[in-house]
Amino acid sequence: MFSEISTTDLVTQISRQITEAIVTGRLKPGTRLTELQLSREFGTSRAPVREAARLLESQGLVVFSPRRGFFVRTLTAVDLRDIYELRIGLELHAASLALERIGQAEVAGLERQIEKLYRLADAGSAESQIFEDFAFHRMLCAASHNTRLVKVYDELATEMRAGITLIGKLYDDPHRIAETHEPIVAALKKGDRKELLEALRDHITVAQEAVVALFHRIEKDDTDAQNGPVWHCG
Amino acid sequence: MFSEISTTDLVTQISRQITEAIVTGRLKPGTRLTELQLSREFGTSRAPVREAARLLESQGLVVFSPRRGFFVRTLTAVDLRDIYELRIGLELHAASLALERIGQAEVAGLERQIEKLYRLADAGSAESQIFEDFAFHRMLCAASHNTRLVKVYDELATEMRAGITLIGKLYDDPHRIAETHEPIVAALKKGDRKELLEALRDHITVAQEAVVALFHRIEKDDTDAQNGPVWHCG
DNA sequence: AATTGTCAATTTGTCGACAATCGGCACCGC
DNA sequence: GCGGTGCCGATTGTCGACAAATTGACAATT
Repeated sequence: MFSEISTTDLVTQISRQITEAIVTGRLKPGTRLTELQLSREFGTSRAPVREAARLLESQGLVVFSPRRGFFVRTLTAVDLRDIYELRIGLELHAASLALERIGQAEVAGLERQIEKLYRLADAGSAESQIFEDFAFHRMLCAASHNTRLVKVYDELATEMRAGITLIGKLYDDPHRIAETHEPIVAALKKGDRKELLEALRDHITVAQEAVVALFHRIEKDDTDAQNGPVWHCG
Repeated sequence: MFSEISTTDLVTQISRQITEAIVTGRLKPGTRLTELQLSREFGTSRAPVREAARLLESQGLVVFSPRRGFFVRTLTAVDLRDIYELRIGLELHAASLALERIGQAEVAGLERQIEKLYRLADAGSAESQIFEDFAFHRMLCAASHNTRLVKVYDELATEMRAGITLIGKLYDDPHRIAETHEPIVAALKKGDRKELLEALRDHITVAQEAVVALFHRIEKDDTDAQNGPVWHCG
């Protein structure tokens, strides 16, 4: 009845802020996260920062080295391959379940989301289009009505966002992004499982190949240029 | 050269111990985890306990209510359905990948594991058979050579163990457990994807239906008997 | 008798402090 | 010049303490 008094505790607040900083690229991979610095930044003591950092570690956003501290995780091309590969398994399974459980309102929501993608393509706002793109796929997963699955997908999504932000943009034509979602919803409405799974797999594989290829190039460049990547928090 | 000086930090140690206590049923669902009590139990201060508990929360083993503390999560029948449903998606995807990537040594490992299951069936040690059963499926997932997938599977497995422990035993005939793994490896060796996926899906679905049905009964009993479940840490 | 209000005991949230440890730098012997 | 060694500042690991909040019981009121 009444909405929760949103006294989101300090730890949640801090972990969200750090997450945001990582996925938007403000904190670059490899950056050391010193507890003292973070605690000063947030105006708290070190205890909540430590707890928040540990949370982020379990989500794979930062790595923790005992007695050395926390570092923003550097994703490799192999990591990205694994992440997208896992996403394919997860999202196709979700879609398959959604086929039997999705309601009319949810289908309508997916269609509205596609229109939103078209509008953002016209507006030329690439960053928010990426955001809404993720929202579409999350809605699809949520239509599986399997909360545990959605939770895993959310974690995966933050990792993907972290990877994509490093690249900048994924597609040349923003309208194509919106378009490529149409066949998915079309198959879903038809109730055609085979078509749905194929459309989804194609859609995700395209993204996977683009991201992985770019990461391979980045890694190659990094090793070519002898100086390591210039990762430092600004 | 030298094995790691296993100074696994306190937090990891504590979280492992609590996890073990939960999955073995020593800590029953709904039990409140007071920081002071735990810290006394482990002979530490509250700080490491808090961090460990937050870790467990992100894995879904305990729930956290701000200003109220940590509680051992009570799994519902719906939770178990979701968990096993997700497992099906995850493990079938892993098997599909394994088909293309598994090496001879890994196949041999799976076969040895089945033999171990037979031996444990003869020895009549049900608990360790469950443990080795999980090990088999973990090996199968690991054969996907997708570390991210294995990580998610591990988290899922601890939740499943927590659920199964509450039940006691899952099958009547321990030899059947070992047997039902044979067709999976057989299909894997033949390279027959369709057969592999069907065998796996059947195998997991059997477990899912058994667990979910038992949880439905438990929940029904709990509501029938007006007194709530007697959850207290011994 | 049921509900509300009050209070004490317990527990969480956060903090600052101290010891242990790590990384880097100068120093030393070769 | 170079590799090893010992020191020093910085950072983490852990702790005990205090304020704020919650719980449960008991008394007061309708």
